[in-house]
Amino acid sequence: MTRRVETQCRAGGLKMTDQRKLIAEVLSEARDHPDVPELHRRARERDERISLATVYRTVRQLAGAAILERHAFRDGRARYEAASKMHHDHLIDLATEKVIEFRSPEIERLQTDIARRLGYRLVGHRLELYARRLAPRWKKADRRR
Amino acid sequence: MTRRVETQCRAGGLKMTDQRKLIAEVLSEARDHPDVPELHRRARERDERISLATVYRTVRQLAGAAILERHAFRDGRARYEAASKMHHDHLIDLATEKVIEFRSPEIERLQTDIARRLGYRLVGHRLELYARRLAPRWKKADRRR
DNA sequence: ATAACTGCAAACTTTTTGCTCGATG
DNA sequence: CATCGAGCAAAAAGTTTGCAGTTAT
Repeated sequence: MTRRVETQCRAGGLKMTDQRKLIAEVLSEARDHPDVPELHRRARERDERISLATVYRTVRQLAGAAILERHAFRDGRARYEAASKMHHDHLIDLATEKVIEFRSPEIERLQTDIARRLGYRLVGHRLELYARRLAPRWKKADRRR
Repeated sequence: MTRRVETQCRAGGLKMTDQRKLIAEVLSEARDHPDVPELHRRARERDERISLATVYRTVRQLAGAAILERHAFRDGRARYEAASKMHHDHLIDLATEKVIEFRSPEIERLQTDIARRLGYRLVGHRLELYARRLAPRWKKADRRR
């Protein structure tokens, strides 16, 4: 991803600093959707010197340039994700807070229709499903979990 | 709505105080989705003595009891809405921030399917469409708005 | 060279919490 | 009258900003 970030930054007239590379790197390796303080913690593990303010400023800019995506789940904090991956929506496991990504072209088509019917052109959307694991029938051997 | 709140509060073992009535009332009259500080302002117009902490505690409890719905649009703040109305989703006008409510049983059916396919039982969802007004062809007479 | 960026600390906003007193059921 | 809730003020958590010094282009 780092490669792509450099290209896109330059395209947007942004300078490519070590801090930006680092944040992009951390985020491209993240399998979750960290908030800013968490991002800062992870970045600092690799370079002691990065400041929280820089992380805030950087994510704001990179999100503005569509290099990152900003999410806001139920907890209120701003959470970020590398925008590299194909578009997808989220299913949140209510028990574990784990986030599963999925895609539904059918739903997306319906969304476009709805917007148009209301007199709008769809620009973006957010779809989150909140769900609980279906109870599997336990086999005798594996109680717990 | 106030009636229903009283019933539901008692059902949940919650006491029915003036403050809770007031908050429920303010919110049931709101056509938008105010955040907590705004809710506090509106409530205070009617009863000078209600405190911000109380509003925070109350909305948290009433949302827990499914009497209110908590939203988190892109701005990050927690916003609330009376849960009385029929379920609906939101289309946000990117230019004006105005929120339009809509409903799509088709999309909801697809959501249930998706969750089940992933091994989950759907408990709730959130769908927001971000959109811009389609340019209407102006008639000579009505420029502006 | 210079406009953009960083770190630091201070400020701000939103939200939570401890404590004491008051009101509800 | 026991418990739950309210007010107040302090603190926590998340986020933004001013400024002086640093760096990428």
